[in-house]
Amino acid sequence: MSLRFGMLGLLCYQDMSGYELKKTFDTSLQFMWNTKTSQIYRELQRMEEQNHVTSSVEVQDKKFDRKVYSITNRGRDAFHEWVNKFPKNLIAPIRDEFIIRVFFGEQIEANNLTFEIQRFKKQQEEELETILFIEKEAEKSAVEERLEDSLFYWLLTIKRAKKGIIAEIDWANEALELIKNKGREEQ
Amino acid sequence: MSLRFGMLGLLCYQDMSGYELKKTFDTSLQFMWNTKTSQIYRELQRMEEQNHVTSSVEVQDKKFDRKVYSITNRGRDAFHEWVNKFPKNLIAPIRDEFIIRVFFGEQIEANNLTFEIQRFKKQQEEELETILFIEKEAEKSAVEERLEDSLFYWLLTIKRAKKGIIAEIDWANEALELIKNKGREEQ
DNA sequence: AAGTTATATATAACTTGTTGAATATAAATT
DNA sequence: AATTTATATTCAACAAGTTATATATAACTT
Repeated sequence: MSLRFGMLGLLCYQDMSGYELKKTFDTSLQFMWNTKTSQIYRELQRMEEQNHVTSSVEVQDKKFDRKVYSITNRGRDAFHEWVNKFPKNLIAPIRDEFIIRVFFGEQIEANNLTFEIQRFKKQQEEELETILFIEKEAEKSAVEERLEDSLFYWLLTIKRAKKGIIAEIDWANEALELIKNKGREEQ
Repeated sequence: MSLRFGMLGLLCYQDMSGYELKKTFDTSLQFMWNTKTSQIYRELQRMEEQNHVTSSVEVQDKKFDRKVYSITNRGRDAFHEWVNKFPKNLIAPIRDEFIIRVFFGEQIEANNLTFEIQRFKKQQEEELETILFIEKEAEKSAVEERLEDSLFYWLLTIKRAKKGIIAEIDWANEALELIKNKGREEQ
């Protein structure tokens, strides 16, 4: 259900098509909820069936028609209820196939693990750059669209994402060091 | 597929029933891959169909029969291939409904957000205790079952989990402070 | 003695998420 | 001029994950 409410939350800011919703997801909720475009479209259909949103087709000359979705009062109520009612367990379920492989590390060929942890570290560093970019964008759009009240909360979530990534990079450095020393001892 | 390979990895250590597999998951892979018992049983069926495991029913007097699964050579090969072939993208997808709510924080009633972040912090602190317990258990069973080679990698993943949790607690403290100050300014 | 909780096993129904493909235009590149 | 890439929309098939339920014994609590 969280996908639905993430979408409803974004539709509170403004009306959007499925495509725009996906793009907005990618520059805001991306680091708290992953989703594929196909899932967005399917969910929009269901949301329309359940009157959480309405759609209107906007005819554009030469281009595709845009199907633009608006949140309904019913949708707003449902969102408001959801956002105020937190689940019992606040720790997010984890599904991380990288670290499972590390767990079974004695079955990984010697240099392969080092190589993959280095790659992991690089990807986390890139992710940090992405977050920094998103932070700037958030600040810009808060001013442009008069969403200064929202910005405070956006920045809270960005701060958390940053800390998480820094912890990953920190771990990767320590892990690489430990593996190097282990190799040395075993000579 | 990662669930399957997590299960195969554990079955490399020893034969187990579905119930035991779930319990082992909960004290080892729990903080990298969540799963429900029902999923374990269904996956075992499929794994048997595809000859990654075989089962034999162990009759016990008075108690339920135990259906004990063993990894096959085919299963071992499949696992070995999987554990050595890392995915292109090493960053795990995230699905965290707690932090989405924080993102839309201006729609949360005043004291509710503070209350929920405090609850989040407490749950993370408990999770840290759990990890510490798992760490001790890992060290114990490594000695008892002569899995000292594995222990090194287990501890790597535990180290990572710890760092992640500490980052969460750290964020929660900062967030609570920021929210307190924000409230003060707005008076 | 009765009720509850933990252990132990498993299936069915449902919901959610992923993969891959189909369709079509505009803009950029070779 | 032809090809590729980006924009834009959607659906069908499949895989994975969740919820609810059923069964049964042992151990513990009231």
